[in-house]
Amino acid sequence: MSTHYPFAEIEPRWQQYWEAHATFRAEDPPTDRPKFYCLDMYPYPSGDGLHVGHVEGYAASDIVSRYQRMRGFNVMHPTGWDAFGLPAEQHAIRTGVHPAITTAKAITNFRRQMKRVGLSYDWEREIDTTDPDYYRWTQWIFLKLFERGLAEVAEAPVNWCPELGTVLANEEVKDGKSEVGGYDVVRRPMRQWVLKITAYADRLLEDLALVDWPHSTLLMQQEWIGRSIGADVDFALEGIHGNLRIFTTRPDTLFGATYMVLAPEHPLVPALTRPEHRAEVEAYREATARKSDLQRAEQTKEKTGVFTGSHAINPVNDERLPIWIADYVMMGYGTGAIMAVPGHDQRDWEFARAFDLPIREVVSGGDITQEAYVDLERGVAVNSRTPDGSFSIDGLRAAEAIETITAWLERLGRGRRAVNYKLRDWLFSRQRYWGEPFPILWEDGAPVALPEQYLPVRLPETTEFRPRSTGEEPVSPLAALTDWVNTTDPVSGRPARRETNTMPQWAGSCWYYLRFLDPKNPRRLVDPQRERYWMPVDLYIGGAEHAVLHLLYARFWHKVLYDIGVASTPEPFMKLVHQGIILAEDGRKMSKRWDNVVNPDEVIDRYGADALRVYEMFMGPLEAMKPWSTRSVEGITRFLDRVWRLLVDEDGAASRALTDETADPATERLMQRTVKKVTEDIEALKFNTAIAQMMVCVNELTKLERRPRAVLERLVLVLSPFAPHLGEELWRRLGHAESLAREPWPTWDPALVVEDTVTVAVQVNGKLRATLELPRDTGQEAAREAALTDERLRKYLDGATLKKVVYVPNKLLNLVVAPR
RNA sequence: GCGAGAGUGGCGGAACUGGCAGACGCGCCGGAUUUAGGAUCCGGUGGGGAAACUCGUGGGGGUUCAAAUCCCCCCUCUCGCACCA
Repeated sequence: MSTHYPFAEIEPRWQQYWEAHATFRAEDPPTDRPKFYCLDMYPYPSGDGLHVGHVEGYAASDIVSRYQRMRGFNVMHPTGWDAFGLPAEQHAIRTGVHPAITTAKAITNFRRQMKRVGLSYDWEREIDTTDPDYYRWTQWIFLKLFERGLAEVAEAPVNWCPELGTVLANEEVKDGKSEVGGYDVVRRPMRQWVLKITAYADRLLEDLALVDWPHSTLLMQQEWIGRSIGADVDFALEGIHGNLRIFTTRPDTLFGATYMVLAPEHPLVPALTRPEHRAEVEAYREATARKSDLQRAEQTKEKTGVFTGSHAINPVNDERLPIWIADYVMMGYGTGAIMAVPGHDQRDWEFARAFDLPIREVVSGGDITQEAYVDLERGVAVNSRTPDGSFSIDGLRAAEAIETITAWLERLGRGRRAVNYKLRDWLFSRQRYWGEPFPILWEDGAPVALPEQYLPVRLPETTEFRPRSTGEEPVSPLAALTDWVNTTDPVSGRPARRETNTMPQWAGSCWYYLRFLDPKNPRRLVDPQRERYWMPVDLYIGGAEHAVLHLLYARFWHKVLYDIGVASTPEPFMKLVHQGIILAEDGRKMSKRWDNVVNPDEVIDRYGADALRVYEMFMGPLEAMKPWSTRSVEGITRFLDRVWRLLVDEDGAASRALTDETADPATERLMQRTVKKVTEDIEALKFNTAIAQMMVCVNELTKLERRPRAVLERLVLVLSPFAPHLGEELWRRLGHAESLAREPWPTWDPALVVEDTVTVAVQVNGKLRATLELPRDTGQEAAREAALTDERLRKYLDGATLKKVVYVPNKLLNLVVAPR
């Protein structure tokens, strides 16, 4: 039989208590209490149920929430469901079951599981992105974007996934495959809704300075935005009218241009292609168009391209430069055309080598017969003067040369300073059923916004969820619902057709953190007083897989909401932490395929929710990837059992060792140190070492014959955020009628945490030879005397001369002696 | 290829601004109690060595009285980007 404490009885009982007493209800303003907004990335309610990886992040934020409540903060700790998405839709396509049904079932299961873990959410604020009362505000934000010209229909090269029958955002494509499903993705020009996130590129980049986020995530966002500063330069074209505009970050190398390259898709290509090259150029363009991004990327080693037969004129020296097309230049960046400077750009160098084009040195310092020389710090411009000698940058270093030549181009009207971004506008429409409909009507080929009072535009019922796209034409499943599609403009009374695309998965999660603050408001997205009180989110915990996608999109929407006065802070999430991935016991990723997935329900059945929480927090640093170990869960139950037995005897009665006497100084000091360590570690999210300290404390307390109540109470309080059910139960058994959820967090006295005597390591020539017990803050003289008279050190010191003494008070004494 | 992070006992992991390497837990070894234990309690547990000692934080150099920690070179792993002009 088991000797575990009765978690199976305790845990549901306290969960009911919390629910019945609305223990974790957040208090909306007006209030004088300081707030703390602690947010989890809310889950997608998949049919697989909660994963131990969810529990890791949720337990961490729950510990912080419970801790902050005890410190007197008014804590906002909500959750909900990011419920639009592909898995439910794919399931619907396979089975014919409506995604709303699948989703409702999954939500019921998730909610049950999350309550079972004992998470201190304010469940009255639960939201569901598929609820029309929620998505009417998602649509409302879209209307604001549309009004401000930030949402438009554009003909643009898009990522088309024939298998999924839908287009995808750049961020949803990995290595030329769809992130969901791993299907081939090809680039094609199509008319689709795009959101002009590029208009916010600068602010998205610069405001990263305002947030406390992981270094790697900041870098990923910076790289994704990818700002480059340089110049646009116009090259005249020989034989045809107009200019060829290029972007370069190295205008100082303009004298080194020996050819030009256009992306194969560049609109000037047909006009520039001479008849004798037409066949070759057409063949190359078609071959490029057929390639997926993956195939195009695979061929990074070998440069390919064809000559168009035309020439451009270099504005700085009137040289004739042959114009090529090559797929190493992309239409999506800059102007889709470059000047090639093979001496100082490795890609151009490789292309020039492959096609025997001239390589010219205009920056000295390298050996351009071996590779392109690109050193911006040391290189000095050479061979860079106009034929008539009126202008030269020879002798200048890159920074100065760039500045000088850009100013000169501006005066000539042949170029100007320019900034480019890797960030593309956000492709926002999907040919899917299970998403938010657009609040848009089409009349005479133009999109018309539905006025606000006609929201929400409800997702219509259907039984056919499959995209109706042919290989060529993307068609949403909604297009088949002609009764829904054909409608009347409520303003003009004219016939209109509804937009049949839906919004992408990310839309609902771009602003959900605002709706928690006022989840039932029928008139506003969020009440301004509430928004000003609660925002920004103080701590946001979630997976690193959202480092660019969700976190960039949400920041973009937030800034738009800030601009229209709905949000009061420039950034939504002040501190961000990613929990690490939990691997299976075998060291692989948990996967149904390997049959190594740990189910939280089973762990709770066997060991209890508190054991699951404490174990996951004890595994290692929150942000680290770490393997599951069921043995170690058992170790945690041993620890929790020991805590239980500190207070409860085997017969279930209060421990007979309990005493109201004051603690002896050593026990009091131990408790003081434990409170200090646990407090500081929770603040730093170092839960593993906080738990280790509590284990040390419990191990010591176990040895005592008399256990002072005043010490045990503090132990229960500091343990309670980690193991809340056990905490509440023991608090009750210590004679308290109320929940400990708002009991003041224990404090410590800095004077009481220090020991009277300290162990000082004594080294001789840097090697540890002994340790000395010395009174705290012993001076160097006294410490040295103690060492010199110590028997253990005699043999190292006898006959040697003391050359130097290094003393770190209360830590270490190093005696440096000369050899005998 | 570029960028970021990380390599510490049999395992997960500790170690403040350089200052006793291995906290805490798992596992293992021994003991106590027990009809028994896969329960509980006590003790031990980096390697070598009988010991004195000695070697040890991916590898190799260096700085320092003192290096897991700082510097240089190299190796491995994880993540991100992947012709961005």
